Amino acid sequence: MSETSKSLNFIEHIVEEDLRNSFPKENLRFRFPPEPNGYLHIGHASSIYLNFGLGLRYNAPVNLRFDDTNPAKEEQEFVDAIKRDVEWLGYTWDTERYASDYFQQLYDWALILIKEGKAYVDDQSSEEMATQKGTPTQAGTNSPNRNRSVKENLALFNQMKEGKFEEGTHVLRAKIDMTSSNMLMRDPIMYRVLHKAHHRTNTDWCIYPMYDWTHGESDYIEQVSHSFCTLEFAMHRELYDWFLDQVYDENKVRPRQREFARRNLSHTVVSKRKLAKLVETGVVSSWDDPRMPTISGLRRRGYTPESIYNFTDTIGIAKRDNLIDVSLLEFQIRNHLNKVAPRVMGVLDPLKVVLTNYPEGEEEWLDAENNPEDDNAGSRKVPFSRELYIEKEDFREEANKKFFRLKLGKEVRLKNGYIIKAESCTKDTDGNIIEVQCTYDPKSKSGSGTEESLRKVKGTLHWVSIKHAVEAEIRLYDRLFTDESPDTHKEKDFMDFVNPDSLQVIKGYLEPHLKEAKIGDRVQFQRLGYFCVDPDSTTEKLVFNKTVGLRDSWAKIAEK
RNA sequence: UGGCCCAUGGUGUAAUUGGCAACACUCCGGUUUUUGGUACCGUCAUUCAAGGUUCGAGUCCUUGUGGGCCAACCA
Repeated sequence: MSETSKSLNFIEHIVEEDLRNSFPKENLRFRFPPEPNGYLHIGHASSIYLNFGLGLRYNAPVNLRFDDTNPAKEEQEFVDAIKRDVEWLGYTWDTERYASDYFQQLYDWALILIKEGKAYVDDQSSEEMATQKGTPTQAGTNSPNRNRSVKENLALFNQMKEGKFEEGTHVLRAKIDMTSSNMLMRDPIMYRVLHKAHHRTNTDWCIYPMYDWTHGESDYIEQVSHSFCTLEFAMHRELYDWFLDQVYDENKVRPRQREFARRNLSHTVVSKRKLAKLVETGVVSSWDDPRMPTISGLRRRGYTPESIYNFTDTIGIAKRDNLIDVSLLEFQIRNHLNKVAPRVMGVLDPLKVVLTNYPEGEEEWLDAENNPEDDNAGSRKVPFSRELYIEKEDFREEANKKFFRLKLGKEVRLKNGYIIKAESCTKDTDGNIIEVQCTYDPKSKSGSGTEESLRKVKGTLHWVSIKHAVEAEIRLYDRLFTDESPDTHKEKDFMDFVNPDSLQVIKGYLEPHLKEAKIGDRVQFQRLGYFCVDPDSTTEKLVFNKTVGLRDSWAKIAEK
């Protein structure tokens, strides 16, 4: 992860300026604050990259803080998944914190606000309070409970805490300004009653602090210097500051909130709520379904931490709305895997080829280079015999000059093998080609150095010996949504754009040594793309996921 | 009708803070290649508009236009 003379993003400029204005470097402290109500997704990768990147850049601590103030939505499963994903991405947090660690402190501070006449208990219905809130263009009106005595507020708040009230009947509100142009300043709720067990504090509390009351104070408790969140929290900054004003001690670091734009990826959604819906409705099998833009989904799909880092690094951090094309993500995984993934051969849509002049029953093991990009990758042996599979689309009875593949009367090279010539083919009753008869040139063996082996032929095909091939389940993925920005249509729900054909399961035939492939192994099926072994894979049944295809300039020519 | 934020190629981000618009991806064209992969080369923007300040504006000011956000006992 190099930091070599790269231009700074606007956040880094802010930090640099603070440093120039004599903010002590040793006071720099950051945090990554997910709510454990779902799995991390590619959008979080940018936030992680930002916060942990700053930590690395300035050698400052970065806390992992779980924003766990809503027991109705949060679970230990999500805490575990988030920790696993951050670690997998390669980052190390300073300390693991929970907003729930601060419930007592927050409560004590709330008591102070009540005593200072800055907070009050309201027992109106949510509808009544909503009405009094006004609209963005119309000032709100004061709650009839706004001027309760301190004594009464204290008593009521205590009863809230003691569980004397039902959910939805009482809240604690900050007394700010019902006429503010910022809706969030119109006496925001600090506490609500929730008779729910919390995954960490269990039933210790039945009142839970709201986000606004919790977040800034948590930053303050942890002495976070720079607190970053996404743009939709921009309006919360005023409230963040107001709450901080109530407890701030001048001798301590005062956290500052700054907002950056959430990264949107084309043809998918990046919102835990929406991703949760895909899981709940069975559109995908799980949070780590390889079609999901979650970190765990990308991992299972075959993405590497390096590729995700490079992606977040190139898309950067800024403030404007964006829709990042998936090609930027796909480039990064191709780029990384090109350098590290061993090349193998596998046929996914088989067509039988018989080499009529190759002796029956004979076989030989040919040398095959593991990775032309890596001199240390070495080579392996692949079996060759009279009956082979090639891809159906690699043979045509006749075709124009642009078709560099097998056609009747023409030659191609079999990768690492021989040059073959198509002589004839047989069809079934429906006219489908089911077998191609070829002859091979025995002197053209790859690497033999003979004159024949040096002949230039138009195309090179991958293939597999039928007798030796191992079968595997191959899962092919397409984009999850047919629309590039499924959740931005006002009149349509994002679920309307789910691609019904995002998953295709087929059978593939692979060169035999792949039988030893282990879960998580990543390979390139030559001429097809990058694949990895899925966790569903067993010794009896191999399962591969297609991570991404190779760039395919033939597909573009074929379209024309 | 109020407030806040944003505007640089098809996409994303830069521009030494007022000094020759750069990088990556995509697209298109080409070279190399026993992967139609990789690698390499080339083409693609006078910075939303109109004014203003200035020797000089993507950068500062004004107005306009366009887009996003703000009224959950969610975060």
